[in-house]
Amino acid sequence: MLDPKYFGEAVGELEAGLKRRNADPALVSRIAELSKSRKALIMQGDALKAKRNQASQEIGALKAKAKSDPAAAAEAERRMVETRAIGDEIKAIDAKLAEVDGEFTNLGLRIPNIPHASVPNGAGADDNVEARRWGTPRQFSFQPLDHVTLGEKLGILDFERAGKLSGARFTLYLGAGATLERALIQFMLDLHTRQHGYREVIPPFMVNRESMTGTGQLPKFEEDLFKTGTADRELFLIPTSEVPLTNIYRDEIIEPGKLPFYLTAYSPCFRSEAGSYGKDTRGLIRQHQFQKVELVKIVEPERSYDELEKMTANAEKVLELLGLPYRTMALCTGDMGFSAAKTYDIEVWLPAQSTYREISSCSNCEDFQARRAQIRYRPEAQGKPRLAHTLNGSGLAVGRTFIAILENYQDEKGRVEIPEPLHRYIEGAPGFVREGSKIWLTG
RNA sequence: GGAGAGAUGGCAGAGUGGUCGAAUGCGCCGGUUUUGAAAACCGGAGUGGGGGCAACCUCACCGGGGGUUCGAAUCCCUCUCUCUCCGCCA
Repeated sequence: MLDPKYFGEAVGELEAGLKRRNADPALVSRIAELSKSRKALIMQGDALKAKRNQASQEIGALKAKAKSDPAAAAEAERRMVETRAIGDEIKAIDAKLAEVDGEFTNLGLRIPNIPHASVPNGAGADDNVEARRWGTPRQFSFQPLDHVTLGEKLGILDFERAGKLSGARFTLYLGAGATLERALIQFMLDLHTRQHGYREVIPPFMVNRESMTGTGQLPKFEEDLFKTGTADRELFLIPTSEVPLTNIYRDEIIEPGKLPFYLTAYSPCFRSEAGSYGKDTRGLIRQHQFQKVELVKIVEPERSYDELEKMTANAEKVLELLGLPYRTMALCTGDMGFSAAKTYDIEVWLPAQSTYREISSCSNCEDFQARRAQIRYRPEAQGKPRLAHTLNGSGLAVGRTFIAILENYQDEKGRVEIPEPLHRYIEGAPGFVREGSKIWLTG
């Protein structure tokens, strides 16, 4: 949710921002109109309520006097009848206001964040701007296999039986595959908690509608979510642990000196992938359920852009330690997510496709989520509460990291070398073979 | 799944339908006193919306939503959450 000033005096900025994003500018005039009539109704209603409050008070005084004074009793009676009419008027205005306010809120919740000034203009992924690049893609002396072929040959991935269990876009990790996935999770969490200062959290994997609204998945993107719960209870499976982590502080005022919060969590993520039929249907790239280690920061506004750079570096560090080449893209206005004011995507090199693929997305949402979720902090002991800034980033998508390791570290025999930082997590596990200082995944 | 109890300001905890936005205690902030501190005493402190250049005015908020009433923290309905006991369970 944007600052209400964008629906009133700063409506021009909103219009410009939405235009940059290629969003529907028709929204702007509608919300501005609603904002205006909302304020008018509030003024009318409040004036009447003030009148009624005063009358009620006077009636109270008259009633107190009425015991000894019959004239006061009659006067009270007369005033009550009179005031009842004000009540009817208030009721009518409140009903109108509820209608206008409902539409105002509903529309307001569907308007995306305004891009930061530093975000390049563009229509889609092709207009993203490369910020930096790390590592050199390996030269293969043989034709590298893709992770599907490799994984099935090694017996560590089974897409067919997963289909039997749950349908398309699900995967079974088996044996050394499951161990490698788990090792990656452990490695990422250890790095972020021990080196980067994040606090580890295991959040609920199902959340309520308020939480989904707080981070911006609802109301606009309900079809992207898996809904669950019971007949009398609605819950959603989280599409990312950004949702529970950011919502931890929903409706709270954080006391002075507590910020910043750095949080990290491993969680499965569930996405319906509606609208992506036929896209990335092969392999692990786009699944209904995948594993992710998430980074979330809640910070003071002045620091949020520095924190975004640091968070992006924290995610990049994972790839550097694993020796996986990547490039970091500053997303253009047309490719950014709903809640973000600025986003970096980190893309890892996948040799089988000779391409960089997204493995992390790090965003500063500024106060967009904080306003929806009412995440505030008190700058100093007696100070007024302010909205915090929230950031989130993948640190990293585990399944895609798994793909990158398989594809980048394969040899001509179809084995996969395990990068050194993972050794301590898989040492001695079945399906791995030590050879000098190297460990190979052999299935 | 069954039975019961509860939800009030940072915390604890009062509150016959009528100056209750809310007593009191603790905590917090400012001051007096003190060499300094503590204690004591005095004073101040909620959040959001709307109007106003401002001082300030006004509305709403006692778990959420709805209702009764001239008037609701207080009465009614409903939902959510918490706690206790029984049952079941990783």
